Amino acid sequence: MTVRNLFIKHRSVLLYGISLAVLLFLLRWLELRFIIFDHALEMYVGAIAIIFTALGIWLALKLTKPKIERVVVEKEIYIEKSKAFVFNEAEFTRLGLSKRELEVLQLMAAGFSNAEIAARLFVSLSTIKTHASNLFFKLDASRRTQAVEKAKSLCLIP
Amino acid sequence: MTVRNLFIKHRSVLLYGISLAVLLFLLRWLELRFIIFDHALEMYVGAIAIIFTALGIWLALKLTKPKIERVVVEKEIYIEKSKAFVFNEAEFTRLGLSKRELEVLQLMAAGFSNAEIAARLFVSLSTIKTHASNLFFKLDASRRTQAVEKAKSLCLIP
DNA sequence: TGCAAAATCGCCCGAAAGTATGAATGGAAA
DNA sequence: TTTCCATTCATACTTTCGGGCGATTTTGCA
Repeated sequence: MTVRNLFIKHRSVLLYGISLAVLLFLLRWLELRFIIFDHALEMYVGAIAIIFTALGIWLALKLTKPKIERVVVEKEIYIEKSKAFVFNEAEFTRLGLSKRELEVLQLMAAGFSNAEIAARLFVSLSTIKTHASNLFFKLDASRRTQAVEKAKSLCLIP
Repeated sequence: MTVRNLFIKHRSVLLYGISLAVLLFLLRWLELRFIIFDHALEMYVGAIAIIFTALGIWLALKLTKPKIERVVVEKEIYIEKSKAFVFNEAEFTRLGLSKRELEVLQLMAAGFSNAEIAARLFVSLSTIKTHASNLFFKLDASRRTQAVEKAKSLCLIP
């Protein structure tokens, strides 16, 4: 560490020391110069007190870490209910649904069209239509929205 | 404001003043008592300087206002569909949906066809189609299942 | 190995859904 | 009063859905 670094690091302390020295010198000079005044000492001491109080305040502000008061602000975040979905296996088997049909049902509920479902499952549109038809029959529905509603109420899809 | 309150409010200043007075008195006494010592004045002044520096530091630490740092804590709120449904009015107005459109949306979600919805609301099929079209545009959906999904995730319908 | 169930695909047709465009009405706000 | 907007309705057209029917291929299990 260089002298310059040392100076920078302890600049406050150095300044403090220098101020002290200068003030003592000044005081001595004043003592010789104006010793004739009444109550001169009290004035000196008062001045010293004020100056060093200011110095102390300056030092404290300079050297202490800034006080930080943490204010905790709560921000509400709404999260979908999906945390606890229990698949109704009994209903699934009772209705005689197949795995593929359930897949189609899930994608249906997600809002995909038959063509999109076909593309997603790498099968033809005809296949999806067949699955959908069987699904509607098994769920006793005549529309996909109805099928989705029933499936949700039966806990077959979240 | 009572005297007591005044005292509490300016306690620091009062203490400071009292300290000053006491120290001046002490100094006077010391001056009379140990005037014989060489360099006594320098010692006094040094003591005063140290004490008042300490006082300044104490004052600074006592009187500085702490910086306020806001910490945002995200509070997760899980919404369970089965329990209480809270209608998201903010989203409703943000999307610019009308009351009638919401009605149509609800019936759509319930699995009704356009014709059924028209009959239920005592309007023509054309009207329902118009509402549905506007609904899809506002919800950025191209199918009723998609619209229903979005509406559910936005808490517009249970 | 053979069979039933599941999964795949195709075609046809009508119904429903969705798009586009235009327009009338009535109530509320500016 | 005028303007804006929700609501209503209509027509014409395209796309998607759903039902019906038949067919072949896979697959899991007995």
